[in-house]
Amino acid sequence: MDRLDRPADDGSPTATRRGQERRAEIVRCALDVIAERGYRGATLSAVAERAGLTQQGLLHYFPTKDALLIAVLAERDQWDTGAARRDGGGTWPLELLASLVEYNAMRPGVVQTFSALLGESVTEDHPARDWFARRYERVRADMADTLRGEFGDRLPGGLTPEAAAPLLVAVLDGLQFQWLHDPDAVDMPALFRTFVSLLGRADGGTGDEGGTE
Amino acid sequence: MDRLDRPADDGSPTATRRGQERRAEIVRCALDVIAERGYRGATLSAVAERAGLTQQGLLHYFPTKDALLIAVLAERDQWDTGAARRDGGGTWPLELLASLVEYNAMRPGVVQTFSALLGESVTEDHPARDWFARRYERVRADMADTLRGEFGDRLPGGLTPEAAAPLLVAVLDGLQFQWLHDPDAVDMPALFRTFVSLLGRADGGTGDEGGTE
DNA sequence: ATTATCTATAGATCTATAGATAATGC
DNA sequence: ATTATCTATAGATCTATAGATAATGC
Repeated sequence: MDRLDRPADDGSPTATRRGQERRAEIVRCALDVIAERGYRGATLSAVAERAGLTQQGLLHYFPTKDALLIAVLAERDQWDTGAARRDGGGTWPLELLASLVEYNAMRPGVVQTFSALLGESVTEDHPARDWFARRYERVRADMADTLRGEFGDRLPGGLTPEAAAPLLVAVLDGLQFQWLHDPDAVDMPALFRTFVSLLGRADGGTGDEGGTE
Repeated sequence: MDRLDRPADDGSPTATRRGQERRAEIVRCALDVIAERGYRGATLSAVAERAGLTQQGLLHYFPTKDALLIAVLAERDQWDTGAARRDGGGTWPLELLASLVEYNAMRPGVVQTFSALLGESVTEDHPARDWFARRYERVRADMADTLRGEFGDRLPGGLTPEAAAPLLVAVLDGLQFQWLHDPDAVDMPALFRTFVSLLGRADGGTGDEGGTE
């Protein structure tokens, strides 16, 4: 009851343009540190140092460590919706998705950040837990729409878009882990395309893409 | 140089039968605590308390926190090789793999432990990093063997066993994350079987298994 | 006034070492 | 003797609060 009279923001200031830029810079630094140590392993001091201020200075922008994580996740949400908006509808066609995987393969840092967070998110009371649960629900629905748009109610292989969607998402996530552990042995973009062609069954690909060297 | 004259074990005692049992019990407790908080979030005290001794008492069995993690990973190695041995060759046929997924769906704790560790393992200097990298390399090779045994050099879909193997592994890992976040929406065993039938293209399944509720 | 940062520090933890004491196994 | 546990504690951190000071924006 104590809180209902205050506005529902996260308590951080940054009314000024410069403040907003500083916040964004801190979020970028947090992305990096989380990639290196995970969220639990990331310290406010490490993020602050990278952003060029003290740990207490950082807490001026994000009053708690969790608030910083929330800002990181919000940033990710913006990328996603931004990319979806840049495309026409609200979903990406499979070809755009494949090129997104190609793009990700050039930014190991970002992939590493969210793979680390995904892992942590399955533990109890993790502050990103709900975010991932909701995200999966949404992404599965989006993927099912995409697949339906591409193939109709029945995929060439005989499965429904609703059954293929979680598999598509699983391949995306799973390949990232293997790729992070051995980028040379796992050609993530090629393997993803192989999977898509398997779904489409248009007999795409020779089967030689990627592999365990 | 200091260390070469000592045997290459991890420094822990437990020559006695009772000691070994205690060690095994502690490892089980560590599994549980890691499932709940990840490795970085797990404290020796929490593991010790669950095992019914003090944090310092635990360090009698595992001289460092990392040594405890190594024991956890070694335990997992034993399960794997044990399961492989129980089967004939050194690899599992796909059907056995599918029933293993079914079995895993009944032990969320274990799945959660290793999913959390997998996530952490992509961060720098994580003590499980090498273990996962090596494991993937081995598992991909095993899966390729399995697929070759089942389908020959060319899978029905046209891809090679070497290309399909990392996809199979990705589906296994990826489904686990989605399942952990929403077990009711993601029928992990059914979806895995759907994927296998997609690889085999024997037009198995109706496409109605699992899905986003 | 508000915003941006800093110093100082409280209050919790956490891992690991030191060393004592009790129990167990040859 | 060796093994199993405990108490005490050192030495690091970590998050967050308090409160001062400088800079910025109406």
